[in-house]
Amino acid sequence: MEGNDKLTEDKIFEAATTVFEEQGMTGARMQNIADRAGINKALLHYYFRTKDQLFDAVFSKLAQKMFQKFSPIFEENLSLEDKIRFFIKEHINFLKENPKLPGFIIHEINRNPQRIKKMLRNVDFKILWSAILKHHSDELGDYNITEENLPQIMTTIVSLTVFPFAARGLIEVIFSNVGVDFDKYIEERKEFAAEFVIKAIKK
Amino acid sequence: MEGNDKLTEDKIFEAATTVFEEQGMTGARMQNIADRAGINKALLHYYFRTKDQLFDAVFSKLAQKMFQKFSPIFEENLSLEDKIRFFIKEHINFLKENPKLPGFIIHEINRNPQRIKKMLRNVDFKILWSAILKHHSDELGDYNITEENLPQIMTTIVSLTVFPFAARGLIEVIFSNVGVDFDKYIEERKEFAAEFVIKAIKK
DNA sequence: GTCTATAGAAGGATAGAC
DNA sequence: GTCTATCCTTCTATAGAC
Repeated sequence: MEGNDKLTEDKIFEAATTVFEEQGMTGARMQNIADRAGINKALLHYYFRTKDQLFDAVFSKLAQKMFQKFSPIFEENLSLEDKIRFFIKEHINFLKENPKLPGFIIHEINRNPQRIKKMLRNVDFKILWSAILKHHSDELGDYNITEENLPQIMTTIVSLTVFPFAARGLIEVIFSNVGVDFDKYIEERKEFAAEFVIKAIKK
Repeated sequence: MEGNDKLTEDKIFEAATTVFEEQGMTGARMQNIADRAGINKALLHYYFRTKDQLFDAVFSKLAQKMFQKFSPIFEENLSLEDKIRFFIKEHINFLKENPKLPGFIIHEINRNPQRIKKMLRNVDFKILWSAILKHHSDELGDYNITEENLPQIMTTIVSLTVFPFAARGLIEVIFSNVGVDFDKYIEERKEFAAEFVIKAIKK
């Protein structure tokens, strides 16, 4: 049964994604994943052999999903300002649908930096980064952006969107104390972060 | 032997801090902690009874250490701009000495949000936050800071300092590819982040 | 207070029936 | 392809000698 086959594997993969995102590799339990998928432990091993291989599959998929969301930076045909607005808005929308992703990726990379090193070994960021400068070369006169400070600016933009989700558990406790709703805060952040960055880099 | 007693407990606590920061609660092994402390497993239980209690002690200490570093925001007698410069610089210096702290706190809070909720139950952030506005009330005319957008601004500043350390494993891989040194980037970030924020909030 | 030895529980993995 | 039963390793925790 090819159809049912794919279905079971998908159910396992989905359940594993949920559990790994919440508990991390070391905190996840095969029994927990099996229960969530509505099957038994033995089937997990039938499809993925070991916990390690199951985790690898989930991690690779999620990391890839995350990296794909950065492609608009290098492609969309927009002015620099509109590109910043577009990227931040789309990235926050993506994170709203995958709120556990930042914490998961951060934790697993810290636990095993080699994994991501291997995944990115044949990506040339140098070419990608200089492509940004080239793409907007006619606008750069209006902004404080150079090859020198590009690392600062790039990490700054990503910080603004990712950190609130990574530290959500802490932020929500503080916000609830001052009467701020996290979802409303995130919605407002799309415009706030974009205009914040644009104002800061403008000459 | 009171003296030696304290020494052993401290050795255990230090070893546990290192291991928990690196592996998290679920990834840490009592054997590993014992080895690092240069004693045997049984002694861990003699001093801290269970892994859970040992972890609680370490987590509480680290979380407290982290929160204390935010106090300059509410105390230092500086102009708004100088306070931002001072806080970012001091906070980055602190994180340089505790680079694993952000990832650890983020992961453990996500895994168990209740723990931090309990720790902060008797802190009134509302009073602290309005104190900032009051303290700089004479300067606020020059900046786009209101009670409304304070949550955005506060989380933005913290994002800029904390995120690079949390995502260090990933950032370092990308940086090594484009020929940027992480330590140099962090050193430059003190000034970059401060001036970035100041420029963005100035009217 | 510190050690060795070991109990006891949990969790990953497999065998074998259907 | 899916299940039940079980093995075996790993890990937390304790007993008991010194």
